[in-house]
Amino acid sequence: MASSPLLTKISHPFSSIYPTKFTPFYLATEQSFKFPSTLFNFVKHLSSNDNPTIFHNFNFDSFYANLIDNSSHKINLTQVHAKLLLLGIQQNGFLVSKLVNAAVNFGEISYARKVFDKFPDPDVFLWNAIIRGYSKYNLFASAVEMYSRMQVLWVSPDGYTLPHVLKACGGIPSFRMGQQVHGQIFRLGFEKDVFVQNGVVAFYAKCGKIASAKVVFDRLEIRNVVSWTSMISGYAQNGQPIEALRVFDEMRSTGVMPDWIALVSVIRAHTDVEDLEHGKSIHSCVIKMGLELEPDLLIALTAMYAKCGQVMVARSFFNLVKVPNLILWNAMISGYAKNGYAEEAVKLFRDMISHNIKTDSITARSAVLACAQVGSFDLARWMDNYISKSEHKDDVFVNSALIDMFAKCGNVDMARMVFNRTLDKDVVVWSSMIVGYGLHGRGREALDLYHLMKQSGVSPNAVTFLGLLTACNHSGLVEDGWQLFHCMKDYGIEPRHQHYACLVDLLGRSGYLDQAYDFIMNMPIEPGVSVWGALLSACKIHRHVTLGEYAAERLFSLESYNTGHYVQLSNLYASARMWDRVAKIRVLMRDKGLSKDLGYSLIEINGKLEAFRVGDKSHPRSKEIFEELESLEKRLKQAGFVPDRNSSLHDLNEEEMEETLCNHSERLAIAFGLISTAQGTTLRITKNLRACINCHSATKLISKLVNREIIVRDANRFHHFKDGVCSCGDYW
DNA sequence: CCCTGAAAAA
Repeated sequence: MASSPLLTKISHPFSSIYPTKFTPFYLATEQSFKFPSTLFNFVKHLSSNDNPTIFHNFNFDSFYANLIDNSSHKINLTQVHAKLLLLGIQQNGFLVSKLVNAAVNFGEISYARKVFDKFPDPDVFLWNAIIRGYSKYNLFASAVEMYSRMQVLWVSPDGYTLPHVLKACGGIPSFRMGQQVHGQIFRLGFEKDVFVQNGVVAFYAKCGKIASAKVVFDRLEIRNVVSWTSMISGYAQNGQPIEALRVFDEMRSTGVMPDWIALVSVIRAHTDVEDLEHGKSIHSCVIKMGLELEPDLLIALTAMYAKCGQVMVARSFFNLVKVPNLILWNAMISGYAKNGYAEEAVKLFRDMISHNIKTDSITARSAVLACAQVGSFDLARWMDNYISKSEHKDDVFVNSALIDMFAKCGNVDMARMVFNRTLDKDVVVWSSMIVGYGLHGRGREALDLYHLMKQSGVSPNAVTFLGLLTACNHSGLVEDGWQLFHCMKDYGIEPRHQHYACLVDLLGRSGYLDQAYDFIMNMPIEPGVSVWGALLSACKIHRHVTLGEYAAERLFSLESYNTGHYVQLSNLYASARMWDRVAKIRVLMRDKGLSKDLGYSLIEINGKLEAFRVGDKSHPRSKEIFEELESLEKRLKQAGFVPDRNSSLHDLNEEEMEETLCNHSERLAIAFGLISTAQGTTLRITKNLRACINCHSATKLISKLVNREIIVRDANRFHHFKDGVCSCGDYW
């Protein structure tokens, strides 16, 4: 590169003597610098006035270019910049561009801008450098702004400008602006430039115009790995992971080798479809290519294994990452939360906080989701307290999760408090609250909220209706539920499986089993597990054996290995006292190698969750617990409680019953709760299965006898036992 | 001289 005229003029007086003293430094500029710090001492030397250093045959451009390239910090750049200003050569466009690019690479974008602003008449190189800087750090609006300024000054973009601008347009995303740029690209004749065209493909994909992206892609004569990757990730971003994988195969068949970014994109597609089998083959591909330590691939693999339920494997990748970033933390936390590893998710979240790692709303939301699963009210309060003091307190995503969390932790009134303090209530916030009321059998309040929601101008969506229908169901509001179901079409919402299942439940509750059957037969979509399951449950309650058997058959054909369906059918037989068939089901289950799920109950005492299984004697206070249990049993009998003998076999999914007293896990939890808390304290119990009929009626009576509110979260819903009645109205 | 592309959750 030729020196600028200015530089030539300045370098002229230096061209006589070769300074022996600096020979090694000078030679170093010709090669690559290994010791930048020595160099900077040299620069300081150059700058001091009392030491007019004179060089022979010195090329300033390459000397400073090397200096910038080997700078390891912003401070170094500042020194170089100062030197350039001192020498009066700050108008050397080549060196200033280099300086700006170097500053950008250090993430010093505002410094880069300062250097840029000092330059009076930027050329295309300098414009590219600053636009690249803004684009690289996702400051898309600034990138676009600089681009338009550049055009006002009649500087024509080149093949390097356009990809950055396109990235910015896709990042905002601004379809209109990107289209204008595309028009320019056409006018300027960049249709053969693969870099520019790749940018166009990615831009359309980011704007959701995957068809346009494909048109551009198909017209490309030369496609490199980036072109392919842009298409693959484009499909993945637009919810078409299968298509993404197809494009990947096509790429392989045309002999293009994937690089690590292509692999990241393809892993993301596998993550979306939760296809671990094929995902593993990509994993082996990663290993074959020797890329298994690439940090971003480790992140992608962590996310994939985490989302597919292999949290242990995911964790091993997580541990391999030297410098974990937010995305990695989020992938791991959400993976734990999603797969039921709630404690691990919460622990990791707390790790983040204690290590002062910045969280975002996704981290917070995942952690809240995990708390909802744990079901601990104390933990829920801790989380709420943390969020309300954090920057996420006004985030609607986080707040809707908090509402859901409190509802699931048994305190719908706290959920309402979060709801009330959420300023911008979107449909998700309203729906979460409605679902919460529904879970707790507070159907009236759910309906009231629905009317408020409509008044405030928020339109309901499918989830809102699901919550409403569930609420009607759990509160026995049959008429309202029926009407709401028919309201859905007014909002243009197609009922899904869950909505139909609610209606079947609703009809079943009132004993309209034949109508429920007709309703199923007239469904416009194929009835699935939830619908048949609802019918079977209704048949169990109303002891309709033939219809129940039919429903069970459908269920077995849909999910032949789901234990729950066999248990439900067996319960139906038991309720109809058909013991031989109950026995048959047991044999059938044994032959299929199915065993019933083990029942357990959790109770939280002083912030600590205590778990009980049936007849559990492992607790340190076991003796006291059983004494309390015995005394409870005595008081129940005195109050006239007669256990249903049939129901001792009624629920196969319940733990076996012992001769003398019921020791089901929730009774143990209740007994422990009674002896561990002060008079009148509400007991909160979580159970993994549905409540058994005996325990349900016993708990009702216990709530009256000991004058306590007992809240039980079973597999499906909440039961609030108080003064001898349950909020579920004995239908669950 | 400058070089594109992706990644978390409802």
